[in-house]
Amino acid sequence: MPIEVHNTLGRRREEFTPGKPGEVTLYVCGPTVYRELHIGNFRAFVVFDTVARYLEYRGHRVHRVQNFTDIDDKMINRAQELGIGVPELAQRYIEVYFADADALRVRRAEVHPRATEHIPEILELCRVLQDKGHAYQVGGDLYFAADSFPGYGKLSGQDLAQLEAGARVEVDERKRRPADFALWKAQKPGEPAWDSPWGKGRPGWHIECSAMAMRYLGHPVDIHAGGADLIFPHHENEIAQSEAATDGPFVRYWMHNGYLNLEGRKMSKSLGNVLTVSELRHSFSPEEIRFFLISAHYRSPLNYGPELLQAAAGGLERLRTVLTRLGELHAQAGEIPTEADQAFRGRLAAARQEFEAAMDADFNTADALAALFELTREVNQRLSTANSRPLLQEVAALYRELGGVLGLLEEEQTEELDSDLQRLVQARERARAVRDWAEADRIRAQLRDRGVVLEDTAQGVRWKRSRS
RNA sequence: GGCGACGUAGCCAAGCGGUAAGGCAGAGGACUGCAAAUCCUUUAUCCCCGGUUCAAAUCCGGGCGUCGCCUCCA
Repeated sequence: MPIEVHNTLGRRREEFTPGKPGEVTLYVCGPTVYRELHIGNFRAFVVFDTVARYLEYRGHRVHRVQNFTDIDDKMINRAQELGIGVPELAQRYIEVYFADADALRVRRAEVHPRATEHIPEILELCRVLQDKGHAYQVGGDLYFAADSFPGYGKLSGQDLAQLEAGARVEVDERKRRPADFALWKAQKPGEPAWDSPWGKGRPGWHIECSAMAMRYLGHPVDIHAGGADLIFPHHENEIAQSEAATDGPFVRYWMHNGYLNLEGRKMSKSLGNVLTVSELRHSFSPEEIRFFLISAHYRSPLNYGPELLQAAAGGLERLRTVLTRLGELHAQAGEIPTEADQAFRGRLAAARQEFEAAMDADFNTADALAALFELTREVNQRLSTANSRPLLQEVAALYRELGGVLGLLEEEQTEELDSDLQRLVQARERARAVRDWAEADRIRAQLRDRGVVLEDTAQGVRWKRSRS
């Protein structure tokens, strides 16, 4: 079964084939590092991390590049606000980004290029565009002439004429047409700047992604991804400038994720309704956050709410519980394969198949999770110590493997109980052994008050942390 | 004004022409010393109105509603 991808360019689901068999180039538009990101931003990074993981699962080697925009108006303003240099600001928030991304199990890209470290590539691209008549200079600024690129608007479905008719852009006087955009911006007093043929200045926003994507991944890039808010104008402009410069296609598949909404409105820095990962981590684990973020299809809007995260956490808990149970069974099972094993083995293959079918269909993580839940019901229903260790191991390995594709269930939970808590558990066991239920219940309540929930199973007592 | 997305059970959410997955929460039952976990049972005129079709949540047309992009934005 082929993998199918919804390509924003054309708005159709298409069969995915890498330009070079077995190798996939993936460029994800990264953050502007002027402040801490919010979980809406991270939806994109988690989603495309999952995409990359699945492509790898499917046997592709994935070359991932994700940039940092470390120079633009917001960077300059914020640095001034904080009284620090732009490079310091960038460094600070790049570190914050990685801390959050690592926690959410977003794998690092092969390269995380920064705009300021690719000025030569950017200048070269600007020069080519100017030479080919796609750019014009006004003072120290260089603009891309949108109407010089016939395909302008093909990604977003915008029509140049309409764009201008309805433009409520505050028109930059120096631009010939409202849809034109800056490739290079002249330095204003006090701003960081680099030398260029047009005088001292800095790159425009759109050009950096084109320059860095092509620098590291060549062209066309297989997949170029980002949030839906980047479709226009950012990605439209990237296409225009890149294709005008190279006379060839820039990207084969464009992928865009839907927004994360807060109270029905898009979570965004400018609206001020944001929630950061570190804030959310006071109440939920990174794994629960990740589960939540992939619990809907990536192109659908997703609402945030504490109760929604709570529901997601409940679902994840179910998966974690079955893994614990598999471990307990494993400890007591025999080595010899049994008939019960054989009966179940077919189910494993089916679960894998369902999972793959879901992910093949434009990375339907919600459906993929459903496959794991269906497997879980059957495991809980049918697996026992009548199964052999090898089979139980196989089941656990499947959870780890498929969960791993989603960035979940990767690490063991190996937390140990404090020794005094352990003593309480043992004391309760002793009380239970002599059927002193009052004492046992008293201790259980005591543990509950200290955040530990007990479950008495056929395999012995099991404990877990309660959510406070 | 232009472009676009979405509307499925109390909540979340799959579904891409063949008769409604899955999760969370609730109710009942089984298991349990009691719980918890788990299992079983249980809940949908798929926003409305037309149309196409043997057959539509799925396609087409028209409404209504919500949200987004067109300015920095994942």
